[in-house]
Amino acid sequence: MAVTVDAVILTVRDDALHVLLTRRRDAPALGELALPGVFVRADEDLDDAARRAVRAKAGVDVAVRQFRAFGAVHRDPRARIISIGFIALVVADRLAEVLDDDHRLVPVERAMSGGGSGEGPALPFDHADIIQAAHSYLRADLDTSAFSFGLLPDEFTLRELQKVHEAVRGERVNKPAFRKRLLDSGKLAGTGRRDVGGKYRPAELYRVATETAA
Amino acid sequence: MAVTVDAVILTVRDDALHVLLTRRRDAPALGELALPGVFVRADEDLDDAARRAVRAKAGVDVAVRQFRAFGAVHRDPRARIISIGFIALVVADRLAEVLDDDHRLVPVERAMSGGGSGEGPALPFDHADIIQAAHSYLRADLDTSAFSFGLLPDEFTLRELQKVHEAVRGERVNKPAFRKRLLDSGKLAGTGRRDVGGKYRPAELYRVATETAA
DNA sequence: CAAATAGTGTCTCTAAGACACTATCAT
DNA sequence: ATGATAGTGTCTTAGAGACACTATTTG
Repeated sequence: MAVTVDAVILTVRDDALHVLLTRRRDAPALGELALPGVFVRADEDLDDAARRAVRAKAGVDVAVRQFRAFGAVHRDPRARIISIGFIALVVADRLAEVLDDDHRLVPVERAMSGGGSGEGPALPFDHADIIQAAHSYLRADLDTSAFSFGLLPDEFTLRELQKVHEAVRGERVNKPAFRKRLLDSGKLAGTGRRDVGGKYRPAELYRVATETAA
Repeated sequence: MAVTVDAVILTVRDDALHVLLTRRRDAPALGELALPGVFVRADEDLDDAARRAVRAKAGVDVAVRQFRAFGAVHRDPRARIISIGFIALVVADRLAEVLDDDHRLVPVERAMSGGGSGEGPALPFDHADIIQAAHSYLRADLDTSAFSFGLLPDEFTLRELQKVHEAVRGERVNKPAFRKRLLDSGKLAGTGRRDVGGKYRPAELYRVATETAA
């Protein structure tokens, strides 16, 4: 009975949620795109194993979040392998460097239904189910914790935050209501600074509030 | 690397959420109250293992719901054991028959903080954490699925349903709002019948709506 | 009729969606 | 000044909480 962790590394690119798939270097499904995963070592916590997988495949060291275990008897043809699913959120820019033919960003919509590239074959194992469960978890978690801020850089504008919410939820969000809700939630702390790169009126930059006020 | 499932068997008794703890028959923590659990067999799905554990310890065959995996390296002193946590919901009456000195119902509040009986020692392993996570999961799930109806018999009154919600959430619920919300949700189907046992005005009996209307 | 619970009407308040407006900055 | 985006005010609507009321059944 072996235990692995599978990492669902998510990012927002072109206003759509994408998942990082990597080409398998081992049988089965050798050469196919799949979720990166590692076997859990005997002296390693599950979270540490997930972070190790993310570091190895995406080159970043970020917080991870467990969302479910997958253990159907025949999910892996080799042997009985139980996998714990983890989500890792990364800013798209930080992922761009590692992308190549073996490391591809695929829209979650496509990954869940069809295959990894184009309308190709479906993902191996139960990876499509795992991605679907991860997406569902993240959508529910958007408003209940601060984990989802991992999809943004340290400082961000409210517009960018709204875009992230829209990408994860898959639908438009009402601007005034969104701004009021987030600003009143106490999760955001305004830096004095403004967004410099824009071509028009610069937006206020915010960061995640440090847990201070009581 | 071994994999177990731990079952958090919950029920509502005396308007409070209780968890079923069983006296361990093996080392370590032999003789102490703990969550019932079993090792996952090689040819057995995780859900099936959880149902097997519930059937063995509570004598009932009910739906189970996975909520999280627990895999800290030293959570079990014997060896590296990863446990998948499952919730099972049972009507208190059906549990009454199996209760004895080795099968005790303990309020979740007490089980999470102190020990299994009285203000006794803490639960072994990370079982207090597991119960806390289960409680948290169920509270969040109350309004999003129909799973929580497992805490009630097939037919129930709105008053009983409200009591269940109050027990899980740990706080009073507004009656008119609760009734309107639940009746409008389409999750309930009114049977023509009334509650017979009561001493005063009999209440309408409802059951979970079968997924028909589209 | 008295008691006790079942079920509802009303008022208020909060939050969200729709829409349009004002504010600000780059060019 | 123009254009495009940042940010806000207002109106409406939906839903929850508070409170009190009516309705129904048993004894």
